[in-house]
Amino acid sequence: MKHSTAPRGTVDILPPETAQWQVLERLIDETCTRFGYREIRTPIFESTEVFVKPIGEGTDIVDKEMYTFTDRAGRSLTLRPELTAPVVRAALQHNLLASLPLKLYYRGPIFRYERPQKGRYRQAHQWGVECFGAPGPEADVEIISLGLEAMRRAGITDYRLEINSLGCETCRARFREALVAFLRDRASSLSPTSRDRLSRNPLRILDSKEPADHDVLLQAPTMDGFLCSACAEHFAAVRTLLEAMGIRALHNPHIVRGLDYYTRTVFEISSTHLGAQNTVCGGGRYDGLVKAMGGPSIPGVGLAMGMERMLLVAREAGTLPARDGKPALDVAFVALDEASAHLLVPVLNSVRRLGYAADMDYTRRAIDKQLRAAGDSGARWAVIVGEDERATGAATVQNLVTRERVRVGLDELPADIARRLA
RNA sequence: GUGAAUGUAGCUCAGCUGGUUAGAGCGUCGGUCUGUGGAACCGAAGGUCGGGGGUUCAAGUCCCCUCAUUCACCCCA
Repeated sequence: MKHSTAPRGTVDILPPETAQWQVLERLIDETCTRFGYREIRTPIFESTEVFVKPIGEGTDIVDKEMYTFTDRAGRSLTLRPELTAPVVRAALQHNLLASLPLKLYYRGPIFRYERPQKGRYRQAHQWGVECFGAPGPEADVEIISLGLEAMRRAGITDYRLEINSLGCETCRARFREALVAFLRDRASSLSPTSRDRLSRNPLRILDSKEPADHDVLLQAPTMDGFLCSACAEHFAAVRTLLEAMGIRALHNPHIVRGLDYYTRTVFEISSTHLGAQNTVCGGGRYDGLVKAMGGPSIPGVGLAMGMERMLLVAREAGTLPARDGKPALDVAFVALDEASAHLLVPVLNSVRRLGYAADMDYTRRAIDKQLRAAGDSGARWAVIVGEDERATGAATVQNLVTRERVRVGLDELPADIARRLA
């Protein structure tokens, strides 16, 4: 191939498919707005430090997946691998946390240096919401129900919701101690990566999928037994409220999530239609994050959903517009020669300004070819001007469904078209 | 980062153990129909066979390297 190609793990999203993205984006905007969230847009790249501390060293994202580079002034910058940390950074920078609660949503590209695979790309798109200043379980369940509502509106009804509680700083520390103690005795049976994590980030061993680890973990202590009474109460309330909303959630004590900033509630929503990368949505509570990033001690909850994965599932559900559709026109303008085209240009413009979808074939091909294209465009009306029409000063207006033809003076055309389309 | 499979026309794919000039369907464009569409029929354009090197009288086909895609591992959206 002589020309350049899109970099590995990136894709061009082409016209028929972009229509589906637009539908999804609108649906996200509407759903978030209904739940009381307002949109925030942050830069595509941030200072590297914005991600390293909050996400946590020892996590895959920080250790091997970040696109980090140095700019011409020697600053270390990173293409955002997720959006929670940037949102917190922006909220602190602009003092948005001065009036609580603060509810924000976002959508846009993220970047992770990974080996591409179905449902996983180096540039992917996520949308998500963050709710600050709400310590109670109502906020946890609002976030979950928001995510499920967006999925429902995208036509995704086949999913699995799993939740867990990681406890707060104090009870998590006690659990970590117990877990390390347990695993250290069995370190020889653990996989090499898990053995490595034992000292760096032991909780991550819990969601290991290595068969060897799995056997060991069956006997391992779980977080449940270590939750302090406040955390246990919070988790119980979350589950009760979910049940009251008719939302089925499975308690999976092995869910720890890939980022260090989570506390208490964590959850994942997965689809059975995606192969190995089946997590569509992940999120949870991060009561310590704002403070860890240099702000006041303000609790937060949020979620992030992968847009490519949503589309993958939604396409199977058939709830999105067909990918082979062309733009739907109201009127097609057919000019048979240059003079006719020039005559129609202002009329075309007037019709468009009246709010109708109109287009003209500029290729100057034969009338039958133009009408055929007009029919394919879904237009109900065609406006035809050639030598004959120019002689009389009236265009031929043809109903593309009934094939009826009438002559209409050029001056009255815009109003006439508007009446026919009304 | 590891493993496996796959790269031939815009798209979906043929091309048998190497053999002459590279194939089909769909799509595109043109004609039949000189100014009235969707059909049918006829025709055309479009390929350095992903790229580079090697073996051979001869490579789309075999070997090596490389790039990319797909699937899985790891992990995540």
